[in-house]
Amino acid sequence: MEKITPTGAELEILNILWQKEPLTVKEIHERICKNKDVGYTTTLKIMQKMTAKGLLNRKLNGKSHLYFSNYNKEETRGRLLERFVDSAFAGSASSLVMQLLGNKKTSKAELDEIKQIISQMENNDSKD
Amino acid sequence: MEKITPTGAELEILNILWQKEPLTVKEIHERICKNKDVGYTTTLKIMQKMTAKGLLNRKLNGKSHLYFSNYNKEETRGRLLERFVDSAFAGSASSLVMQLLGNKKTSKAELDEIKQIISQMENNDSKD
DNA sequence: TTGCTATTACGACAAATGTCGTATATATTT
DNA sequence: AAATATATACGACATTTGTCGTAATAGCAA
Repeated sequence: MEKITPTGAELEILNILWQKEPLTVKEIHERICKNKDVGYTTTLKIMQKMTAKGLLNRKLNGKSHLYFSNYNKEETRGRLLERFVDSAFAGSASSLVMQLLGNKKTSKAELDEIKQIISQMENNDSKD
Repeated sequence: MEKITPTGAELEILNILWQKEPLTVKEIHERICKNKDVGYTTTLKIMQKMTAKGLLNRKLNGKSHLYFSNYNKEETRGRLLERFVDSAFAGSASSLVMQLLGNKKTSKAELDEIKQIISQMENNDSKD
C-alpha cells in the first residue's frame, strides 16, 4: 500500500487545503508567506511533488491549476499520530496525553476543551 | 538556544536509554536488533553523531563507552509534541486528543488509562 | 507584432538522515 | 609473538527534503 506520511512542508500545505479547497498555487503561497519567507517556485515544486506522490490532485482551470487534497484530514492525521506516538512516546498514547496536560505551552483554553471532550466520552460510552 | 529535536532513529535510542541508563553501544544495538535488521556500525555512528550534537554524553568504561542521555524524557517529548501539534494539527491540542480517542488503533486499555488521567485532573485542579 | 505578465516545468544543489565498509587500536587467548 | 575478538573512528554513499534559478509557454497589452 502506501505511506501517506507528509513531511513538514507538505503538512503546511495540507492544513491550508483542509480548511478550504480547492486553491491555486498562488493562493497557497500567499498564505504561507505570511509566516515565512520562501520563494514561489518552492511552493510550486512541493505541490508538484505532492501531486506526483498522490497526496494532491489538480484540475486545470484557465491558465492555472486548482489543487485538492487526496486524503482527508482525519485519515492523514490518524496515521501521523500513530507514528508519532510510536516513535516519540514509545507507543504510549496515555503518556502523550499526560505530557500534553502537563505542558506549559498548552493553553488553559485548550486544556479546558480537552477535559470537556473527555467528559463527553465518559457519558457516551459505546466502545468495546 | 538549540534544537533538541531528535530524528526517528535517534528517538529509538533515546527511548531505550530513558528506560535504563547508562548503556553501551552494544547493549543498545542488541535491543534495536530485536525489531529491525541493522548493522552495528550504523547504531554506533548515530550515537556518535548524537554525542556530537549534545543529545548524549559518554564516559569511558574499560574498552567501551557508557552512554547517557543529556536531556530528560519530559523536556524532549514536550518539545517534540509541541512541534507535532503545530505541524500536524495546526496547533490544536484538543484536535489531537479527539483524534486519539477516535482512533481505532488506540487500544481500549490506553483509552481507559487516558480517561483516568483526565478524571484525576478534574478533581485535583491546581492550575492557573 | 512585439513585448510584458502569470504559470508551469525542470534541473541543480545543499543539508540532513540512515546506511555501511574498512581501518585502526587495544586487549585476550593460544 | 601471533592470531583473534572487541570497539571505536572515519569516510563514502543513496535518499529525502527543502530551496531556488532559469527556461518554456501562453495570454493580454501596447
